Formats: sequence, C-alpha cells, structure tokens
Amino acid sequence: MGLTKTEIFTDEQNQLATLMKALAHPARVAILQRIMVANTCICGDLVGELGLAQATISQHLKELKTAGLIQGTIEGVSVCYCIHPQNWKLLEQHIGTFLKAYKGPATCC
Amino acid sequence: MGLTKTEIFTDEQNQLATLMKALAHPARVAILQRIMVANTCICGDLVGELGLAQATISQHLKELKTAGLIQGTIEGVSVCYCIHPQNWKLLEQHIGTFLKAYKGPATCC
DNA sequence: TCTATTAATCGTAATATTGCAATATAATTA
DNA sequence: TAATTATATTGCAATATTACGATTAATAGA
Repeated sequence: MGLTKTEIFTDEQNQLATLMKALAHPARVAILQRIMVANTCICGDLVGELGLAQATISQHLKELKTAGLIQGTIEGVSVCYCIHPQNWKLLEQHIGTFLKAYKGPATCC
Repeated sequence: MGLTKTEIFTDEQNQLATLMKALAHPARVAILQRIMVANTCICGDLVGELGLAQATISQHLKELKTAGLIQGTIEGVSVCYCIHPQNWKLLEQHIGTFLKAYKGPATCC
C-alpha cells in the first residue's frame, strides 16, 4: 500500500495533516524561519546558508508554495519569496483550534 | 539518498520538524481529536470508529507515543491512551514561537 | 545576439511511510 | 490451566520522500 486513505477522514483533518506535512522537514522549517527573519528571501541565499544543493532547496520551496505557505514573485533574474500573509493566518487559526481542543489532564493516566 | 540531513540543522529545527511529522497524517490528527473529545481512549474504540485495521491504528498510536504526544497506561486487558499534558504544552509553545516569528507582509510580494 | 546568472525541472538512487494479514504477547476470566 | 480479549509486533508490498547531478528555461547585461 503506502497510500494514505484520505477518503475516510474529514476535509479538516486532511487539510491540517497536509499543512503539518509541509512543516515536517527541518529544511522547510529553516527556510520559513529565514524568510521570517529577513522578511523576504531568494533561493540562492538559502543554497548558500543551508547546506543543501540548489535542486533540493528549489524542491522544498515548491512544496511550501504548493501548501500555500509562501509565495514568490519574479524579481529580475531571481525570485523573491515571502510568507503568504492570509494563509499564514489561516495556518495559525487551524493549528490553534486543534491544539486548544485539549481540556487538561484525564483521570486515568 | 532519501535521508534527511539532520546534522546541518539546529536541534530546535529538527525537534519542531519531528513534532510536525507526528501530526502530518489525518489518522493521527483524528486519533488526537478523538482523545481530546473523549478525554481518554482505547485502541479498540479507534479501530471501530476510524476505518483502519487494528495493526495500522496501533502503529499510529506508537508514533504518537514516540513523539511524546500521548501516553498509555495498562487498564486490565486494554490500554488507556491520553494526551501527555506537559509535552502538549511544550508543543503549543514550540509551534507558537515558530508561528509568531512572522512580522507581517513584506514589501516585495 | 551571446553570455552569464538564477531558478525550475527531470531522472534516479536511497530511504521512509502507509496499510494490512498473520502472528505474538499480555492480561483477564472460566 | 485453557480460552478469551485486547494490543503489539513482524513481514511485506505499494507508494512517497529526500537529495542531487544534469539539464532546461528565463532574464539581464555586454
């Protein structure tokens, strides 16, 4: 198999899992942190700063873009990446709602 | 390759990515939601309610336990699972710190 | 136009994940 | 002790992910 059975879960569950998957790699965490600190960033910068090949960085950027977490605008020869403002807010809400559902310790454990 | 280069990232980045990976599957999201709503839950309940085989549920529970998000205590023949209170707080802090680093829209995008 | 420069895509190898049947383990009960 | 119940583990097939060299595409400047 190796194929997630998305059809048996709610859209909400699938969406949250997809967002989490986008954050589930240290390179993508590092890329997002870099963008947040510098406000924007260019693929070439990341290649220099993280120790990964250009193709690998580009692939991670694509995943972040597909997940809607970042957006890129062509800036001459390079591409300027930044956080997608609306979707970042939605991400915060989505995760917040999920985490806040916890009502404190149970009696049994 | 197919092997994440964890050595080039900070512990913080690797830890956050690991936690996100634990949440990066709809079944595990569903399991956690179920536990949060019911306060506790037993493997057999999940097998009945989600549409996955017992072996699969048990595997997902193991991953959540390994990530420290849940804990299980033996309750007779069955095992009572619940959220790990301290680690859940840490998770909230960790994610919160990460998400709050975003300082609003950049000028370029 | 030719040539850098930058980023995306393709192809591929290594490894990880998902899901399940079958089996094993552990605890209760007859 | 034997049967029952509940969960964990094993083994395996299908698929996904990670990483990178090589190549391609697109823009800027000489």
